[in-house]
Amino acid sequence: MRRVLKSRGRHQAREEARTLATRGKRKQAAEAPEDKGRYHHGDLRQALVDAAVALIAEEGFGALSLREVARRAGVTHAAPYRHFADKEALLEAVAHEGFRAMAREMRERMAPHTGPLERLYAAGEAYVLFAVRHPPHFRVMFGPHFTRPMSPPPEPEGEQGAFTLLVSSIEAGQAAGLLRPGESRPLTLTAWSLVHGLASLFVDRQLGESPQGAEAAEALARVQTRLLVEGLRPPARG
Amino acid sequence: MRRVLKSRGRHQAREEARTLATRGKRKQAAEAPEDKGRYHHGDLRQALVDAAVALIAEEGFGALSLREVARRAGVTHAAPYRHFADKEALLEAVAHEGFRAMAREMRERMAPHTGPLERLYAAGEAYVLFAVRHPPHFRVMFGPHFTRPMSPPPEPEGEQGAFTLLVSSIEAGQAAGLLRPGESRPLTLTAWSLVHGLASLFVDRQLGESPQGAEAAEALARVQTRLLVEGLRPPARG
DNA sequence: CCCAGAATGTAGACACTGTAAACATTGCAT
DNA sequence: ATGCAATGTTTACAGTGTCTACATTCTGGG
Repeated sequence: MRRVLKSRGRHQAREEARTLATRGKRKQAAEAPEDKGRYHHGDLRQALVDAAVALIAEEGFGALSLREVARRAGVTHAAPYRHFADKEALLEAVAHEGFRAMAREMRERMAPHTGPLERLYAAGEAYVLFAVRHPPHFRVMFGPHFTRPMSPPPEPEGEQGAFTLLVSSIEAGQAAGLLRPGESRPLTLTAWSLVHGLASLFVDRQLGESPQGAEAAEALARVQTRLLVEGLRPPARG
Repeated sequence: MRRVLKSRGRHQAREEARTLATRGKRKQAAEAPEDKGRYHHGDLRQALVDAAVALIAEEGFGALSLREVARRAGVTHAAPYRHFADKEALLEAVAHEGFRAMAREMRERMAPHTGPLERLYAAGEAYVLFAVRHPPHFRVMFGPHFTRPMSPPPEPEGEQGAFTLLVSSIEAGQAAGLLRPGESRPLTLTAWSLVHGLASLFVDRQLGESPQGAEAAEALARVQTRLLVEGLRPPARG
């Protein structure tokens, strides 16, 4: 009977907002209102992902440590290793969540539209807006933090990923004769580069002079996607 | 007389290639062929920058530690603090070196051309090529590793920086009637986003299918800058 | 219902990191 | 020559990623 009554004051940092992905539809696990110090967390895995995102958002990337993440989730420093092999594995989970959420937001913004060009506008704007609204996810998704190659994000049930959405938008535009014909890949790469570059510049605060709010970003994204599509039109000049 | 003869075997890791920036024109400091264990390094500051870049290139960003950098430069782990207040300050030096080098490479590639469009092509291609050829610098320049805002890169002697080069190229094109008129900033942002996005996608290995070599990158950059300029032409359709 | 094993969380340890303070060595200007 | 400023070294400390051994809880088959 070594060390009986000890450390009774843990588990106070539970309860986090379900920010992204899997919105609301966690199994059954969480949140009986009394957080009485139960040994098992319920859904520690997701709690760690959420804590990591929050930590990056609040303190920046340099402050991201597994131990602090564990602290915020209300568990000891070794507990994360029951769910992630690695610090990098945790980041991979964040990235996957980001990829799923980005594709979802793109689909949602595209859904109301039927015209190929309007759908392409929507896709591009959603791409940029996702980055602006979720910088930690975007940074993890595309940042330099992975040594081993990241496993591909799981796309559940035939839902199209972000890149696939762009490609099919472009090809639809070509099929309708609204974009210049030929190989779709160069055009896709142009579109992808444009929105990715704009998003990156926003997230990395390189747009010092320009206003920084999300609504300003939306306006800029709108202008830029219009300019882009203008450039991808069939060269009907005479 | 505490600890007299000790640690005679340091200073074996001297001599590094002068990779970027300040090419060759270091004061007088370095490289008397005998590296006999002199106490003072000669140009430790630059050696640390070089070592950091090499380390990132070889082992990835996660492996970057001040202590390993110091080890590679052949000094003890505290020596860097005589030259940099911080780990972040060292990274800032890397970024500055990168900004200077990128602007230089852009200027060099633009120099042979006089036509505004050709100069714009050259600027864009050089931007992408810099990223492909110097991924560590590019990552540090635009990565998420700075908590405090980075001090602006020093632009010696009226030399134009990378962004300034882009802006003036665009405005020259407008003045010549080769690009659509009006506010130059949206067009500049389009161009910048395009090349920055392409560069980022390359550096972060998101272009899995496409070939990865530097020559492939050059070809892609060429195609994309042509497409871009095509899109920025005056809308003379009719 | 019970209880054995599987899941999950904890405690402790180790090597490594960033950073600071005190000290040692060297170069330079007077 | 000498004293000071610049530069490099030692030592120390808290925080980190990860491993191993241990404790607690959950779950399903008798």
